[in-house]
Amino acid sequence: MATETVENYLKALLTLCDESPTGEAGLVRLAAVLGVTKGTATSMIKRLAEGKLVKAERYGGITLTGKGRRAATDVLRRHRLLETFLVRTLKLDWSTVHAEAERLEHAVSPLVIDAIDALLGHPSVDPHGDPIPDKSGQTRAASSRPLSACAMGDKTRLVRVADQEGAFLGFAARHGLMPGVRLTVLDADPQAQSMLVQAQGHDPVWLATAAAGKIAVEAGSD
Amino acid sequence: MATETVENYLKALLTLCDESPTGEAGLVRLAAVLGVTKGTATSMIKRLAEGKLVKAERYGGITLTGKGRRAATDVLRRHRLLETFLVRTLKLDWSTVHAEAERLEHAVSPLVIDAIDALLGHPSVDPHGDPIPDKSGQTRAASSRPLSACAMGDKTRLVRVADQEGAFLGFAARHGLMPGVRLTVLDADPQAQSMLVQAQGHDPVWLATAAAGKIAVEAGSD
DNA sequence: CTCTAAAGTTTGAGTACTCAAACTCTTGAG
DNA sequence: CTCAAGAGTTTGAGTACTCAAACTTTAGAG
Ligand SMILES: [Mn+2]
Ligand SMILES: [Mn+2]
Ligand SMILES: [Mn+2]
Ligand SMILES: [Mn+2]
Repeated sequence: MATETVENYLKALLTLCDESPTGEAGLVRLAAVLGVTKGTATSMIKRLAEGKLVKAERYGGITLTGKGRRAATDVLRRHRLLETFLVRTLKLDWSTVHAEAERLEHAVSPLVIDAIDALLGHPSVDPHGDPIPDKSGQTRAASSRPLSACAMGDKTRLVRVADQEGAFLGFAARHGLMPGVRLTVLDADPQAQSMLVQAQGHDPVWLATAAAGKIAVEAGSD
Repeated sequence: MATETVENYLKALLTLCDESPTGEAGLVRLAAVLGVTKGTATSMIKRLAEGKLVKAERYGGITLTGKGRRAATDVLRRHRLLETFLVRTLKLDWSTVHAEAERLEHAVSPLVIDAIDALLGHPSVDPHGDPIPDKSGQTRAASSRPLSACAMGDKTRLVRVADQEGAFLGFAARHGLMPGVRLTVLDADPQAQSMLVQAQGHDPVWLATAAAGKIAVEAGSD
């Protein structure tokens, strides 16, 4: 089994590679995500390459191998199942569970994670709307678009909040901006780069485009 | 916070000190429990002493300080609450939960352990009958005596199985030897150092005195 | 009281991870 | 086409933990 540190590097690489248009991750970005210096990241990448978990040539981009991607997906599955468990079973606030899962994901055995998966009824998304990979590593990603791309008058449904910071999640929850809620764009001012959105049953709130970009809504709605 | 390694040393020391008549733990025993060499244990004890977690003079016995005992009790509380949770909520087998809790005990925050404690209704004993320290570190130990001290004809109740090995726990469970069960000593042969015990609703089984010594029963019963 | 076996210590080395700081390579703005 | 800024690398050092093996101290059997 990989160490806790290696698992964290792999999970970060999975996100970075999948976000990147080239499919490759960069060292400086990786180091920033993990909170280490770039020298530290360089030597770890070298070790991951020796273990055939990543492919990386000198001064070139980093990609996960099949083995590395599989291991990373496993960590991500544990992370998201744990978040779901902490919210649904232990009633923790969704703005705190990310940090908890960040540690627990390295301590749960397959036995425990399977039991949690069964207890929750094999959920397909976590409390933030992120898809949970299944046991075989497959992810069924619901198609979506950023709320910031919506126009005035649009009615849609929130599917995902793509920010793990407790502060943003707390703000979002206070305004009802959680996965599943019906959403109406009451106003959108391109000059002010702001939009007024209302979650069903809550008061409307002004969001900057940057903030609205962190919220994903259903793809095919008017 | 102490590292995972330090927490394991403290928990082992708590058990060793409390088992010892002098209240002091020995290095060789400690090293054996933790699966390290005695040289390794020596240097760790030196570091724990620097951190005021233990008191140990050269070539003398090791005792936990108040600070060390408190930290150790906290780990033990987490361990036993987790075992209880794994058995009651996740339906894991009681013979497997010790190893799982051994890792999880270092990854759960106070927030999570409090939520688990509440979910379980503040249990006072774990699945093996071991007492769970409360939040303040207090332990209410039920008085008991070893089953090996019982005589033929005794009827009593099992309160604790003092062995964390999966093999012994599996054997015990197969014969109904779990905390709470009514027990009858059908026969006791001092020469053979064996006794025939029956758990209510199960077939009788012959136990050597050594094995019966790992089972604790109610103190004040005939 | 002596002496040796067991308990405890020390030393030197190795792995995993980290940083700071000096360095080299690549790339795109001009 | 050039050359600096940014990306990536290397080096030297430090912390936490570990082992093997040589060593010293203690205590109890005789
Ligand atoms: Mn993590
Ligand atoms: Mn999440
Ligand atoms: Mn442990
Ligand atoms: Mn137990």
